[in-house]
Parts: sequence; structure tokens; C-alpha cells
Amino acid sequence: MNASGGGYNVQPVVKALHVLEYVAQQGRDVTLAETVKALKLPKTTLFRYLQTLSNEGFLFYDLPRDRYRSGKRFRALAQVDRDLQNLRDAARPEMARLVDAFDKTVNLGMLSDNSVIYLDIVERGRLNSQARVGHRDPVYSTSLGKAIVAHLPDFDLSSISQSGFEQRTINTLTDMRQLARHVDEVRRRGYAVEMGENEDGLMCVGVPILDRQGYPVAAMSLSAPERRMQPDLVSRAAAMLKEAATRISRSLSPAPEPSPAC
Amino acid sequence: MNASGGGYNVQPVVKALHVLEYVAQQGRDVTLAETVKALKLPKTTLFRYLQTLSNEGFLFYDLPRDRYRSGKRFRALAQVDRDLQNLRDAARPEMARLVDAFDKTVNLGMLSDNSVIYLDIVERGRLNSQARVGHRDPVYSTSLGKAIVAHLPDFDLSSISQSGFEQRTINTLTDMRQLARHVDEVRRRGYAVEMGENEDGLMCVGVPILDRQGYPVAAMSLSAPERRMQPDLVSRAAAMLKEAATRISRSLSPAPEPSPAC
DNA sequence: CCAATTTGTTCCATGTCGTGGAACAGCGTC
DNA sequence: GACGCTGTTCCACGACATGGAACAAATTGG
Repeated sequence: MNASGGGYNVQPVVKALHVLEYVAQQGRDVTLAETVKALKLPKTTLFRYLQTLSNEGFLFYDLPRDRYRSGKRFRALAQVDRDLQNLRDAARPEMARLVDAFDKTVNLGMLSDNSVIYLDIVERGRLNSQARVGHRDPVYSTSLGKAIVAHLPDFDLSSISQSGFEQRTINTLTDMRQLARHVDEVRRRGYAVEMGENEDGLMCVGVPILDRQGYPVAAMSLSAPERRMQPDLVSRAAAMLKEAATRISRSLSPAPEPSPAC
Repeated sequence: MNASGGGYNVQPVVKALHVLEYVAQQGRDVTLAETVKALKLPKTTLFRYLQTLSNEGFLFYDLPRDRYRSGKRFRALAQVDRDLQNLRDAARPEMARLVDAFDKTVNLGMLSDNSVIYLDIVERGRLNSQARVGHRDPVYSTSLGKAIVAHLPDFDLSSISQSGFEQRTINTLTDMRQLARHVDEVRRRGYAVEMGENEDGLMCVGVPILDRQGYPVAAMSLSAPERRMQPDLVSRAAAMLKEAATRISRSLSPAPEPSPAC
């Protein structure tokens, strides 16, 4: 956008957002007629907007009472947004502490579309990490991916293999059975190790970040050049990562109790 | 809506909602190109949607990095919706307890547009209350309104008088100075009493519901026929209302700490 | 009990304005 | 310096959002 704001706006979108805002702000169920009076838009137009927003789940249409309220898709989206914000805010200081302690790069990532997506990266000095926020890596070649996947309650390896295995390096695990054994070990141990499987000469130690229900919503990893990795560093890093992950978990939003009808 | 879902949907709205959802779900800042790849919509169209959503504040446009993330208006709306939901959920059982204890009608209301709007009403047996959820009453003629207004930090009586005073009953306070004195008393006492000022023969005792910052976000009142109101009932009701309000306050969402840049 | 009002819904002709391809511009990369 | 990949502007086309009007159904009031 060249100059902010000046440009052209899509009118139906603008109006629909106003409708959504109005309904959600009322804190009660509203009728079409009320909305007409409040927003001063033609009845037919508002009718279609309310219908569209309801069909999309951003509003909920209470058929018997013929009223509208905010919908579950809107709520869910707000929740996801909030949770992700919380996660990054809570993780940031912990990541900084880890960087201070080990002088290595620390990554925050989550599962998205059968791959790992980087949510945040903290490192000492200038950027020398290969990963960038927003980039993606395979689940099976990163400690982040393995740490998450190992703690999924209903984990199914085949869901990953669907998108096929890419032999990123000589060390990348592409054999299904070998991978399954590896993941089992991660689950028992509580942390994942990856040795040059995603990128030559680079290794990672990763731990899951569990929400209040114990679901692995994200993972955090410490990555370093393989050759600089002393034998005992892995276990020390894993221990500190685990502690940090536990603290992050505690500051995530608590379990939402489901409200009656929506 | 006759049959649910079947009808006609406004396409620009549907598409824009998908865009909003996509951006908010990523948990990171996205570019136009990414969005094009993910949603498979024409670049020009998406450009306009992102622009529109940003101008409306539902997305935030990070100019220097040329990326989009969820915006403050979206966050604020989600927060309001969440808070109102919490308020009603938290108030409901307390209102039920009060109804059990006094066998009178209990109202929950908040300020909206210079008037009091009823968020919830609980009463024994069939509806015999005059107020309905969603209806409005003047601030100055209800205990709900007076309870809230008396606890506003920057209260200005003139903001109410702008819309003019309506003499609802013979008892309605329409004199500015008299009203000011009345509100002062409410503030000192911690609860509001209204005697047939809104409706003949009907009286109310109201207390504010404060959020974590001490701001009166709503009020709760107990209303009964004036003649049935024993002298000591007012103080007993006020005490129990106050306790209930305190409990509700405690279950409201805690103060959100402002996050850096948005 | 019927008239009157208010509500939600459907219909349809109108022309606005959303649309998207193409061309442009501004960068970083090989 | 040529290329690819961004974001942005331009523009002609016609799909489709639009909103008035008519309808229907529920609610009110006399």
C-alpha cells in the first residue's frame, strides 16, 4: 500500500464488518429491524448481510426466536488469534533466556498444513539462522515437528507421509518404521533430537509446548552447528527447554468451559 | 430466514471473511503473495480485500515490512464479545440465587447509547416484569443506571441530560441538582435505590458490577412492587446484591496487559 | 374479531461497482 | 544487466449487489 488509507474500499465488506461489529457489541440477540434502525441501511441489504454472516458462521441465527448473535466461527477465530498472541508473548522472554544461556538460536514453531511453521526465532546478534519466521519445514526432519507429533494423542504417521518424504539431507529419516521408532523414543524421553536431518551440519533439540489440556500446540527448539555440540549439551539444553516449556504452558489461557447453546 | 442456509450469499463478504480468517489463523504476519497462494483468489481482488480490512482496522497493515496481521478493532470486538459472554455466564447463577432468596425479579443491565439496556432478566415463574431483555430505559430513572453512573470515574451528568429528561412517573427525578445529590449518595452508599421513578408502583435496588480495574461495566438490580417492600428489605437486598456483584467481578476476565506494537 | 402496524422474506429491474487480466514499478537475486 | 517476484495502478466489462416494492406472517391495538 503506497499511502495508508487513501485507497479504494470494497463497500460490501465495509458494511458487513459494521453489521458484525454491531451484533457482537450488543451482548444480546438482535433482530433485523433493530439492526436496520441502528445502522440505517436498507432492510433488504441488511437481511442479506445477516444471512451471509450467519451462513459463514460469524453470526449465529437463532431460528425459533428469529434473532442473531455472534457465532462460533467468530469466537473460534478470536480464540485462536488470542492464543497465538499469548503463546508468542509468553515464549519470547523464555526464548531470550535460552539464547543467553547457550548462545544458540532458539525457534518457536507449530504444526500447520502437515508441516512445521516458524512462529518466532530468537538469536544472538545478526541473523545467521537458515529458518525465517513464516517459513515451513517438514515435520519429520525437524525437532520441532517431532516433538509436537510425538505428543499428539491421536497421532497417525500416515497423515504426514501423504505429502511424501523429501530427502533433505543424507540423514533425513524417510523410512516409515525407522521414523515410528524414533518418534516413540521422543515420546518416552520428552524431547526430540535432530542431527543434520533438515540441514547439513545443523542439529536441533526440541520440546513440545502443551496447553492446559496437555495438547501440544507448539514446540520450541535450540539449534546449533553439529560440530560445536558437546555431548552433554543436548541433555542440558533439553532440561532447560523443558522447564521453559512448562512455564510457557502455565501462562497459556486456561481451558474454556463450553457455554450452553451457541 | 425461512430455511437455514439455502439462501443467497453476498460474495464479497464471504471472500473477505475467508481472508480475515486466514490472516488471523496464521499467527504471524503474512504477505499478499502468500495469501494469493493460500486462498487461490486473484491478486488484485485480495489486494483490495486486505486493504479494506486494514482500513477498517480488522487487520493491521505493517507498512515498513509490508505485511498484514490481525488488527486492533478485531481484537477489541472479540474482547467485548468475550467479556459480555463472561458477564452473563457469571451473573446468571448469582441472579438465580437472588431470585430464590427474595422471590423478586432480578435484572442485569449495562450502559449503551446514553441509556440502560437490559442484558438479562431472571424472575420466578412466568414473566410479569415490564422490562424485557434488549429493551432500554433512561439512566436517571433506573437503579441500574444510577448504580453505574455513580461509579464512573469521569462521570459527567450533562452527558445524560443531552438527550433530555423524560418524566416517566410523578417520582422521576428531572432536576439536575437533585439528581446530582442523589447520585452522590449512591456513590457513598455503594448501592442505588429507585422508588417508582421509572414505573408507578415499582421499586428497585441496584448495585454496580465492577471489572478488575474497578470500572462499572454493568449493574444488577432487584425490583419489586413498592407496597410489598418492607423497610428492612432494601438494606438486606443491597447487602446480598453487593456480595453477588463482588463474586461476579472476580470471575470477569483479568486486566489485559497491552502488547507492544499492533 | 378485524384493522392496522410491524416484522421477515421474496422478487426483479437497474446500473453501480466489484472484478481480474494486463501492464507497470520497485526490489532483491542469480 | 536480465530475470523473477513482489506490490500497485489502470481500465473495460458485465456479473451481481442493490434497494424499492410487493408479499406474507406475526403482533398489536381498538
